[in-house]
Amino acid sequence: MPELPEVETVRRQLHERIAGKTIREVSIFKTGRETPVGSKFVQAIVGRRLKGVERRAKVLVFRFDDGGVMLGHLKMTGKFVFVTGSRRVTPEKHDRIFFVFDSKTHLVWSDVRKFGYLKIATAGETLAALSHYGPEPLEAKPAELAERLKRKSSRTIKAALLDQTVIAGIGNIYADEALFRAGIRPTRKVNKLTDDERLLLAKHIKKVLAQSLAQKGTSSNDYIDTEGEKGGFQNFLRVYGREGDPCRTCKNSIKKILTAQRGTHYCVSCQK
DNA sequence: GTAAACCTGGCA
DNA sequence: TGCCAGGTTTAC
Repeated sequence: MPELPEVETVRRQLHERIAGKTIREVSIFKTGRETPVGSKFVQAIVGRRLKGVERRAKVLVFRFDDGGVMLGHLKMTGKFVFVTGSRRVTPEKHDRIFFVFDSKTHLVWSDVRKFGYLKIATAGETLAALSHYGPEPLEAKPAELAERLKRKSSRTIKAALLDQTVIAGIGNIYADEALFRAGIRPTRKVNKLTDDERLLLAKHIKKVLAQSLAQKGTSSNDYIDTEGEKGGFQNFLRVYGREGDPCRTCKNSIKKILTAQRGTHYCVSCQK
């Protein structure tokens, strides 16, 4: 599911509804590979009050009043969804964990592919987990982002964009979309780009992420937010998921290739 | 660098 | 039946 706009949308909604609340009850139905199992996890978080939910890159950081932290990553299909109305008693097929805060706030963690994780982390583990990421693209200046990209000189620009240590939070959708908007082919080597091109790309990275966040993310596959709602940015995609469709600028057919081991969409005539 | 691994479901 | 999927890590 998640790249920066989707994770940030989820973060905002989680923070809005659970900051200041105490976890009263936790039920674990199934666990992913990295999800802590059983009574230990339950004991670790029941009774603790959440101070708030933060985000670094695509990682959700749940901070407790007592200074403790739970880290969460949605990976491909992880979802947090609030259950409204009557409390869900029987887990649905891919539900993993229920968190009960109060009579009106029941939160379900589900994950079809089980790549996602939730884990209690010490201060040291939290620091280690979050320290290697590149700058937050919505906060950094374009010049800084351009400079970061330049450091991966021998790689393709697509691979550099997907590298979370270069810039945090970009994934396959927004890498392709930013490259289209900047008119740059995904297969170009970083060191073959001009300074102007890297700067233009940096500006479009910020722009496309901000536009998507304003739409609460992209639901071209199965992403939904914590209210079970779809995002709206799939209506604004120019290349991602549009293989064979006409380019919105030049009408040529959008191509899909493999770059950096990822499906990569681009327009042959608009991207040089 | 590139491939494979984690896991399940959907679609051609 | 086989291939692909928004992510990331680990191994040749």
